[in-house]
Amino acid sequence: MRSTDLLTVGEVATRSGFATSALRFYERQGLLQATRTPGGQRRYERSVLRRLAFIRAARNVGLRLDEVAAALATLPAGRNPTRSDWSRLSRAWRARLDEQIDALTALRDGLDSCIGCGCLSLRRCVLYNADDVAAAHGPGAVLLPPLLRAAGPGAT
Amino acid sequence: MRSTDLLTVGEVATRSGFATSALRFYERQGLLQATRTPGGQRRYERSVLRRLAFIRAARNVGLRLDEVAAALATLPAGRNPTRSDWSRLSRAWRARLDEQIDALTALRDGLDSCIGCGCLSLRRCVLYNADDVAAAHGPGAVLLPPLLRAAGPGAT
DNA sequence: CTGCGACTTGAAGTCAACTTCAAGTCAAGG
DNA sequence: CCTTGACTTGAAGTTGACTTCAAGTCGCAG
Repeated sequence: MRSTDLLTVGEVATRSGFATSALRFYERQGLLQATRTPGGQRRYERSVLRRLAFIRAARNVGLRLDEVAAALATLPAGRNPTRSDWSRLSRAWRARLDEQIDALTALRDGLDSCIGCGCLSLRRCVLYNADDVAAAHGPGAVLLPPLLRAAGPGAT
Repeated sequence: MRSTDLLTVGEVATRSGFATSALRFYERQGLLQATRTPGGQRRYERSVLRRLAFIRAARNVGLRLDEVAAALATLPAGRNPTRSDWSRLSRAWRARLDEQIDALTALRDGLDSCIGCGCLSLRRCVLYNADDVAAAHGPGAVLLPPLLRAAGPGAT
């Protein structure tokens, strides 16, 4: 363990579960910042770990990186975010998750009623028309997260 | 309306809600077949509409195209698939949907307990460690569909 | 037979979120 | 000082599911 309280990319990668390439990528996308050593290497403050936890959680909920960036941009400048700052940001996710769960549940229930008949009717089948559930929230609404991401400390 | 019972790409596109470019793409991927006119234009049998309904439903459930192709490959050759053929194929989706719903529900419940504290602890937060839910089914398991797809007849 | 919309092709482009690569530089324990 | 592993960069590659493009051909109502 090194003496300062600044972390190297490798350390941040290990502790956050993100690959170093992802950390560099996030930096280019404006989600992270790092100071540099005289030799040009990145040094991160400990607070990036919380920030990365937020990013992963947001990704798990299905936000795209640009949405995460937008959310992070609303954090107060100058001071480190407080618990209530993070809480405020994540509060909106509840509704998003509820929507996603509702959509999937409707899909499953529709499937239950379809399984017996194998109909897959173009006009009536709930499976086919799953977008009816989605359409409720307007065009462009992201309804389902791509994939629950792995990683986190110890999970390589 | 044309006289034969074969459909043009445009007609299939309109009736299925897939773009003609998607239909061509599916054909290249081996998901669809079409006969040709002497002039080289595609003509589809009506049964492709059901096949396309299956494809859309499968995509809604979160299957990738190669999985869909694999499923379609198990249909009996020579005859048109029956209702029970389709039913057999879609039966497995139930478990997949249940998993997805369980994962999302765990995520939401974790969120509920996190919102008050804004903790986002790297080691303890359920939001952060959502992969614990996912990990239950082994590496590579696809847990959440990308996005409920729009379209279907009448929906542009 | 003409006009024009629908059709054909392969190649290349798009998007998201990263990863991989090559070729070299830095940091620090011994 | 030396070695070695960690770090640096921009560019290009990856995956999945398509879409877009350019340039030309087909089919059919009138």
